[in-house]
Amino acid sequence: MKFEICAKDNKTKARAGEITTDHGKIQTPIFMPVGTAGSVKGVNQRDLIEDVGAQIILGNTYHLYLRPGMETMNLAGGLHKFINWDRPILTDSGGYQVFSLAENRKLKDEGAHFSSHIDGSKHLFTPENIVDIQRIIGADIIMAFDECTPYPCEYNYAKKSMDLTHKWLKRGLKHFDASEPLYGHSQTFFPIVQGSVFKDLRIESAETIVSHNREGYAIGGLSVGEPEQEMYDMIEVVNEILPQDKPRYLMGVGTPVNILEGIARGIDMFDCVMPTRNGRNGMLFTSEGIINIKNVKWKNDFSPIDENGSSFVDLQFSKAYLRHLIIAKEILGAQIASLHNLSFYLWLVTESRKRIIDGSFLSWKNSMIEKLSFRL
RNA sequence: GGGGAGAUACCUAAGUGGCCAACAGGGGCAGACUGUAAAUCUGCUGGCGUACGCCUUCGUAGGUUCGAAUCCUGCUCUCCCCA
Repeated sequence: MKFEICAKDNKTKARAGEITTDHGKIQTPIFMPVGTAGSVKGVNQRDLIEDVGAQIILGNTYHLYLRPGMETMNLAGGLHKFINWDRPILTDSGGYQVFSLAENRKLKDEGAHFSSHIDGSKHLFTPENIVDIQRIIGADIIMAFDECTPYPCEYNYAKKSMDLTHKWLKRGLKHFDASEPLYGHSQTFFPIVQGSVFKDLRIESAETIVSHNREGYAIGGLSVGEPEQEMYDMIEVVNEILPQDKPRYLMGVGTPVNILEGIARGIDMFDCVMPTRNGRNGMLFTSEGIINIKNVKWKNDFSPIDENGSSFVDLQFSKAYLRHLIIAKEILGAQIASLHNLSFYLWLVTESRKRIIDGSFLSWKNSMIEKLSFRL
C-alpha cells in the first residue's frame, strides 16, 4: 500500500491524499460504506460503483467468520470474489463486536471467548487467529484485534483495556509479519489507538502504536456515547502524534458534521453505518439539512428527494413517494434512502477533497456545518 | 317463521360488579440510531390541563346497586343455523 499527500489545507489540518492498493486507488478524505456481512445493506455492488461512487467498502471479520464461515470464504477465493467487488476492501477485526455484543463474551489475556449471537456456539478470537481469518477474507486493509473501550469508563479500566489492546497488537503484528496473503494481492495491517477520553492514555496509545511503524493507523473507541467535543479533542491529541505521511482512519464516525470536523483535524478515512441504518429508518442527509422523511409534513410533498443530490434517485423520486415507501415498509424505500445517503456522504468527502485542493475548505466546511445542523 | 351468537376507542380485540379512560396487536404521531445481533428500538395516541386532577365514553333508552363496559328490561342493528 502507498499513501501520497496531494494537498494540504493551510487554515486547518485537512489534507487531500491518495492511497494505492492492489485493488486500485482511493482518494482521501474518503468515506467507506459499511458492508458488514458481505453486503452494504440495501445497495448492490453495481450501484455502489456507478451511483454512489464508493471507492472502498468494509467487511466484518466477526460476522463473516460466523456466516458464511471461512470454509466458504476460502473456496470462494476471498471476499472480493465472493461478493464480486474488485475495488479495495477493509475488514474490521471484530473488536467492535467485543464491545457491542459484550454480554456474550469474556475477555482474557489470550483473547476473547464469545458465544455466537446466531446459534450460541462457543468461539475464541485471538490476535493471531483474527489475522488468519482476515487473510482468508483477503481484505486490502485489515485491522488489529482491539477492545473498543466502552463509555463512560473509569480511568483504570480504560488503561487496562488500552494495555490489553497494545499486547494484542504486538502479537497480531508478529503473526501478520510471519504470514502471507493467500490470493496474490498484498494486505496491510492498521493498528488502533485506544485510551477512551483520557488525554494521557491517548498520547501513550498513539506513541505505542506508531512505534510499530505501519502503513496506516486507526483511531478507535470514539463515537461510543461521549460528547462530540471530547471526540474532537481526542482526535487532535492523537493526530499530533500520528505521522503526517500515513493515512489516519477514524473508526465508526459519524454524522456528516463529525466527518467535516474530522477532516479539518487531519483524518483521512471514515466509516459509519449511519447513512444506511438511519436511511432505512427514514433519516435523510441532504446539503440543505436533515430530513425525517416519515414526518407528516412530507406526506404530500412531491418535490424531488434532493434537488441538489448526486444520486439518480434524488431527482427520479419524490419525498412523498419515499415517505410512503418507508412507512409502508417497502424494501424499495430502504434501498432508495440508502442510495441517497451514501451518495451524499461520498459527495461530502469528494467535495471536501476538492475544497482542500483549491483552498476554500474552511469557509465551505463552516457553511455546510450550519446547514447540516438544521432539521428540515 | 323457528333457534343461536354478538354490538367495547380509528381498526381488530381482551375485559363479565369496584384495582377500567379500559389488556394486547394494528394504524396514526413523534423521537432515537455513529468500526450494523437494527427493514430495528422507545414514547404518546377520548377531551381539557405542565402536573395532582377534572369531564365525557364500552349500540341505545331505562332500571338494580354505595358503585355498572360488566347484572335486569325494552328497543335498534349485525352475523350464523334450520325452515
